[in-house]
Amino acid sequence: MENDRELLKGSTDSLLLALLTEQAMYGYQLVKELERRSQGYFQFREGTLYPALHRLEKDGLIAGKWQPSPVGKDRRYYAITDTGRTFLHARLAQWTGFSKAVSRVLVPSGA
Amino acid sequence: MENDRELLKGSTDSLLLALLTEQAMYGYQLVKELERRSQGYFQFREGTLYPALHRLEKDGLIAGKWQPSPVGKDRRYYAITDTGRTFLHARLAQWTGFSKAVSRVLVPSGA
DNA sequence: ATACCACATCTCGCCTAGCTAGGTAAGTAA
DNA sequence: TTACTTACCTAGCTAGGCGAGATGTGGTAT
Repeated sequence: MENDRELLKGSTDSLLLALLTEQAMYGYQLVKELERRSQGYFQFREGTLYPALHRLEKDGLIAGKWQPSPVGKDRRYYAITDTGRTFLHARLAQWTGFSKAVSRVLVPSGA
Repeated sequence: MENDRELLKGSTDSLLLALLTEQAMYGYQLVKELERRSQGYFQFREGTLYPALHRLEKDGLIAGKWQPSPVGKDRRYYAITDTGRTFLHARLAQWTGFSKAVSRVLVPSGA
């Protein structure tokens, strides 16, 4: 996750939506959870995360709601929508297809 | 390979370099070979391919050489350099790490 | 009070890189 | 001539990650 800037493009949405299928979360939480699940690999920057969330909300894939926090600033919790779930399923299939195609070229074991 | 525009970012170089480890090839040939190996998945556009090759050459990862063609316009054959091989190895490791991290989040089977 | 840190969100501007849509040009075939 | 395949090139558009900075709350330490 140092130089994967370009690799990450196209997967950000899927990663965020995947986490939100289980429960609504707020931005900061998503970053921490993403880091935990990927065993430290993903460490999203604010400049990546928030614009992405705004994009997803604008496109109707997630819905945000402000909630007070007991420990700091108000949080904006995002929940995935039905459209978001459909979108995610398509993306997962796309990711599978893509990574298989890459593997076929990079590791031509079946040659 | 319709909407994978963003997914492709970060993998283009690896795909091209991987093909060139076996033999020198020219642009048009790389496109066809990539399509064949990925079983039709990758169909690089000229606007993706040529700028990528020029980038790789400028960075010293590949070296180009004009050769006459028996059937059409002259071809520019590219060979991978030692720097290119080293770079590719690093990229392959990066790709493996990245795709595993994505899988861990998208398919949390070991949860 | 002042300083500092963790939490929490936002945005401007930069940069990379894929693609559209055009162009050039050689050879072959109808 | 027209048209298709091979073969290369590029300007301009666009998407999206990220650095850096701003804003604000609340707790703890000095």
